[in-house]
Amino acid sequence: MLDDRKLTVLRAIVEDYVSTTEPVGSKSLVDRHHFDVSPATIRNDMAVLEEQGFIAQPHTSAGRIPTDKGYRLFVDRLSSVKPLSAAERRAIETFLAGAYNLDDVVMRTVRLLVQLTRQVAVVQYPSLTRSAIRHIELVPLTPQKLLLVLITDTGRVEQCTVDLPDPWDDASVSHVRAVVNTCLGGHKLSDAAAMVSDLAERIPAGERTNANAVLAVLLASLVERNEEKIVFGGAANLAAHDFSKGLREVLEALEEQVVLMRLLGEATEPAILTVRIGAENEVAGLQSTSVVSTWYGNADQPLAKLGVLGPTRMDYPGTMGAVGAVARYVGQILAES
Amino acid sequence: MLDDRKLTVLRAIVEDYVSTTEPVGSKSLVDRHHFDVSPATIRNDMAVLEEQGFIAQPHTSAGRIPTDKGYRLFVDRLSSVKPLSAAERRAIETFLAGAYNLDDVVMRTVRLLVQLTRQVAVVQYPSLTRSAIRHIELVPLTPQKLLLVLITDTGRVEQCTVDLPDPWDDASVSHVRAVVNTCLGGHKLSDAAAMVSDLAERIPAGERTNANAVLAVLLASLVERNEEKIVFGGAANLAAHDFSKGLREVLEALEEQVVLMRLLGEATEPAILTVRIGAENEVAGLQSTSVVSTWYGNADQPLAKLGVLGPTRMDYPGTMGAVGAVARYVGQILAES
DNA sequence: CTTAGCACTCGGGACCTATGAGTGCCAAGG
DNA sequence: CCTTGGCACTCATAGGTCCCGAGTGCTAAG
Repeated sequence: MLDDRKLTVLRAIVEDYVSTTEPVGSKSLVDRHHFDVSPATIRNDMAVLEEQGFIAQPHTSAGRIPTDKGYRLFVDRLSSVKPLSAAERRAIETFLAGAYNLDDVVMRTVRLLVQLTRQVAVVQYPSLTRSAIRHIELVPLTPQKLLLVLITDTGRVEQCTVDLPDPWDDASVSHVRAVVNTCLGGHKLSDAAAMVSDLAERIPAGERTNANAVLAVLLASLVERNEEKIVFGGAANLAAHDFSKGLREVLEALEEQVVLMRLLGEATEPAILTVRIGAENEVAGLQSTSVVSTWYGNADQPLAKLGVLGPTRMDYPGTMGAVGAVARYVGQILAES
Repeated sequence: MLDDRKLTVLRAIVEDYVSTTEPVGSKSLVDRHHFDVSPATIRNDMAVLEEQGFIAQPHTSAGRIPTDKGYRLFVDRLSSVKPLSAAERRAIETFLAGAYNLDDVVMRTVRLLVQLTRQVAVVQYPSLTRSAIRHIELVPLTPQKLLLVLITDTGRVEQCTVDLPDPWDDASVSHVRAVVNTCLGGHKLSDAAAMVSDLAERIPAGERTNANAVLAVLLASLVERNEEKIVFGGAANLAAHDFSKGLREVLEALEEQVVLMRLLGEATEPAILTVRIGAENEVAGLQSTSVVSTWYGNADQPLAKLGVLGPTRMDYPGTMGAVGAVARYVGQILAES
């Protein structure tokens, strides 16, 4: 029902609309792409495409613009991810290699994506629960208060102050620190919570109240509270496009951590690019935007997600290329440290 | 040359314009504020105010709007900081008290300012150089690579990975860690750099290459690189106002760390609110905005700055009240931990 | 199925006008 | 000298009209 030419027409409409921002008509279509048929023929095709819901006209006497469904077909069947140029790949590599800690890696990743796509970039920190404990440090602040610092193998460093039920001397702290590190070190944080109960036996009764109770609670709450660490950048790029819903709504959505998380979407297969187009996006207020996201991390161990948000009228092949490439390089960089 | 009534007129113009966003004319002025003179008299006053550059008319047959100079006079002489309501103060206190680490305090502070002022909030992390070292942790990653974690008395935790010239065993690491902490602990970071040279003598020759060289370099670079940690929030509030220069420019400026730093301005006396109005702002692209900023921290020891950015047409008394109050409470919270 | 021809639609720009808020100025009054 | 009512003037804005042209759908012929 959709022959080859109709698909080609749809592709042409999407490409033209994305680059010009203006509804595209049958005439300009045959001009720019060398179709060897007349505008009238194209019009017939367009009528069919419209009937099927792939394109629409803003008003009667205007050209056509793609619908969400049209973009969907375009992404699924009519386009291929555009690989980055060699120069761009080199730029990514060197820029990321300059990072000296995780915060810096994440920040640079955001910048990279913003630069490459000229849109809004969203990057999630490596999941805590999926990470393994590299080291736990306890720093006494006062006799009844200490600072817990958690360091994971993915480079995340999280901190939390703890109020102790009983006063504690330095020796006890050192002892508990040693026990905690030998027992929990190297284990995934998701397993650690369960192991805390075993830990109690290895700690003398005098220290148990503090150590056991407090640490168990703290590890859990620290992990839960920080699981969803996520940042974005490139908001200025939103101002360039005009959103029907007003960009205030979009900006508000972006400033909500929870919304950002949902934006990157539920689990999909790692190493696959996910594209959400317009209304496919469940987040209210972002239904005139599209999101291209993917996992990053080693092939065997996905760490977290990153993505790009822009108007539905975006350069999908280019954006997908950039997101894919950046995710790959970030994975490499983190694997090395 | 500016008698009392003229000043009152200016104040009324500022207040009306801020609340209505529309040029204010002589008639509406006498209506809303009960002047006991006629519009004509006010017109005369306005002519004088305009001649002196405190107000201007967008076009011939429109009312007047304040100029930067007009706002300046208003802030300096015609208004007083509006104290927050008891409810607001309580809200601030409880919201900030819920924070469990420095990142959380800063994040909540941003949110608070955004909520209270409905504008853009900018908060700087406590200065590293001004802070004292509470603990330094060295975590071996590989024999030739380790993670340096720096914890300050202001609650900042900074990390950095280090490549070592020679391989290192755990014992050496522990030893150096102990030495470093006893020597540097409690000292200001600004002094620490200088003390690193003395440190060398206490470390056996075998470990010196690694310890001395690497630590010295690292402390310095870590401090320098992270000195300017600063975040902002509330960009969505910019969309509500319309900036002559387009808000794209403003958003772009906000995403630059360097610009954010300059925004909070050079050193002024602690505990004093600084107000920069329109063109007083040196940052290009932000000359149609005003910034209200101040130091936070204990009275004796300023930690860093925070502030609010909005259109020149902002509620100065209210904004100043909010900024001042939040700064005070943040200082308290940080002093307690 | 393709194509040329043709009538039709309708958004947007150009142009005009009416409206009215707001002004500056002046002359008279306190 | 300050204040005030009166008055002519200005000009941005909103609404109305007109026209143009890009783009369409339909039809009939190739």
